[in-house]
Amino acid sequence: MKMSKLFVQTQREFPADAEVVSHKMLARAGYIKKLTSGVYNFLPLMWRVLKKVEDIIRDEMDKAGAQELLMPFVQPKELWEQSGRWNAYGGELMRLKDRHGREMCLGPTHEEIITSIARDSLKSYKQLPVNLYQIQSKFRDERRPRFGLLRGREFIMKDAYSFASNQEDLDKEYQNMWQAYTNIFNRCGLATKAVQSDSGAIGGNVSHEFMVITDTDAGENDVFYCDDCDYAANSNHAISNLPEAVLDGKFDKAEIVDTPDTHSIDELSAFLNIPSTVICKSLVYIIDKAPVIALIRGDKAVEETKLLNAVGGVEIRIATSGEIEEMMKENGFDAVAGFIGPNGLKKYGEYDIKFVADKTVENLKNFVVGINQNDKHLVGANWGVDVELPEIKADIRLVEAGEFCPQCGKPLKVTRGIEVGNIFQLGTKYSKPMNAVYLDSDGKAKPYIMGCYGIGVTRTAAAAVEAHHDDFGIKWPLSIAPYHAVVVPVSVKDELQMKTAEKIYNDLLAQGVEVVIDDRDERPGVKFKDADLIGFPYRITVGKTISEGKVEFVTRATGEKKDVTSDEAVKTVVDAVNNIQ
RNA sequence: CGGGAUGUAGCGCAGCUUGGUAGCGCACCUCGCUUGGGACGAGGGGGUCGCACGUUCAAAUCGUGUCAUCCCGACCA
Repeated sequence: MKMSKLFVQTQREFPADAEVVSHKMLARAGYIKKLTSGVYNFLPLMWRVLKKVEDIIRDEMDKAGAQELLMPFVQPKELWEQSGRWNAYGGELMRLKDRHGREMCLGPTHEEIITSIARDSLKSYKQLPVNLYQIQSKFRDERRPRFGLLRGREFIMKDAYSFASNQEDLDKEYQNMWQAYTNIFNRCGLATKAVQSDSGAIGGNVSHEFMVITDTDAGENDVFYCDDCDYAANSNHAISNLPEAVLDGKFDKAEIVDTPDTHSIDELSAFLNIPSTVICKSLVYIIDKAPVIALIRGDKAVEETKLLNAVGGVEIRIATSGEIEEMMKENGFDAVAGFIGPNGLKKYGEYDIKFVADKTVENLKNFVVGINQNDKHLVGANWGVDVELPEIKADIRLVEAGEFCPQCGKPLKVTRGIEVGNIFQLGTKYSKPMNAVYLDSDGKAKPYIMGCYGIGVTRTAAAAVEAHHDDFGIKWPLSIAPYHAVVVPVSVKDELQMKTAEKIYNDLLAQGVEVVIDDRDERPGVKFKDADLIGFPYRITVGKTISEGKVEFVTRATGEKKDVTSDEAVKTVVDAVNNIQ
């Protein structure tokens, strides 16, 4: 490809609306162009990268025994009602109507469709197990798209679904996919960590996420992990053992005391001169419009996903101060956040108020708790005497670094990660409600035991930029670079330079290398800057040293430069390309 | 959804306070010159200033509304 014809427009500056490195780089280097919030054009360079990621995925999935197909992007409401997710999926599901008023949605994932395909075709246990996958655009109407390709609304995903007749086969396929994923990300030049995670709206029990570890803001997930054993978990799923703490408030009796202006746990703990660990904190949440009050030890924070799971909801948010005010009024109180407690709160609007107790409050004795009166707290409280312990008891606590590994007891560490893939054991979550069954050897109809396995193709490419770049641009791994190499004649008007460059270019082309020749009549600085920004893994510069029979060979990843003969340069690139796994 | 900000050429921005023929840099086209890390000179093309309504002789500029985009927050009680 001639650079003069390559469809790319590099920019002198980073776009003003980009925050993270991958977004800045890809936009400035002419890979992507935003169409609207969270929706991007993949320009020719980007498309080449994405196709390479896809091809690696296809290769490994096919090797692992999965079969590719392609399902529709637009899906009818009926299937989603069968699975129960039309109501359960929440605002991310992009709903629309066709001209007849029939309700449809844009596919955010394809469990419903694949299950309907399977139930029409997979009638016998003899046909199982099966793994089917596709690579396709998905649409999720994210509440706040950001970070360029890392959290877009429309994105490309590989989604695979397995069907088995027993748990053992599902376990095998789960391990099979685990290995395939490890291979895929390695081949894309990404080191990943498999971490336990919440299964969210997809559902199911066992699940792992493949995280690219990064210490930048681009990593949207907190990952807790242990150096001494293999424990690693997303913060939405992590558990830990706590260090010992004071759990007895040592108050002589239960009484209401004045605690003026103690709006925070710190203020309250300082005012009463007690550790925050003997305070029972009450947080008001709205889960699917219904009020839920979470009780947790004063020094700990609530993990919202865990709380959501504890009550079986879909969308969670903290209540506004206005809602708290209303709720207090309805129950005959007048208290603001900071003085809320479980006693006496019954209803809010049409809903009964639910209470959820974190495990950290169960063992508290003579503790401090709000009583829905401003500037007052109840001290010396005990469960069953002064305050009822809620029926729902669950671990809703956010783990913190320094707490102890649940497997081996050593301190946990925390880091940030970009989730590029995930694997779930779904079980019968979809097959049962959708009545997707096969006939087993005993002649009985049974629902499939399913698994699903996703990889964010666009996100994987962006994560590769996050992992491989410098101030000058992208340093693509050779396996997913849009082109392997660029040949740069310093002066296109110098006949010897141009002839040599063209020969190198043609030699590389002949040997299967994807190469660009920068034939533009530009000054060398411009060409070098563009080459670095775009991120060609290898650059062969043909300049003045050609009089000595040498060209300059630059490796983008390492910055290494050396003068070699044309033939040596060609051979180095060809060898490297042939060694791509 | 709550809070904040911004919409002027493909990109980055000025102009708005104080209303009067729409500007700068990059990019693009032509010519010259230059050729190892985003040169230089001369000439040129491209924007109904997000949209609507209003005020006014006159609106990028003032007012109202609306749409869009970005940031922060929504794990504080």
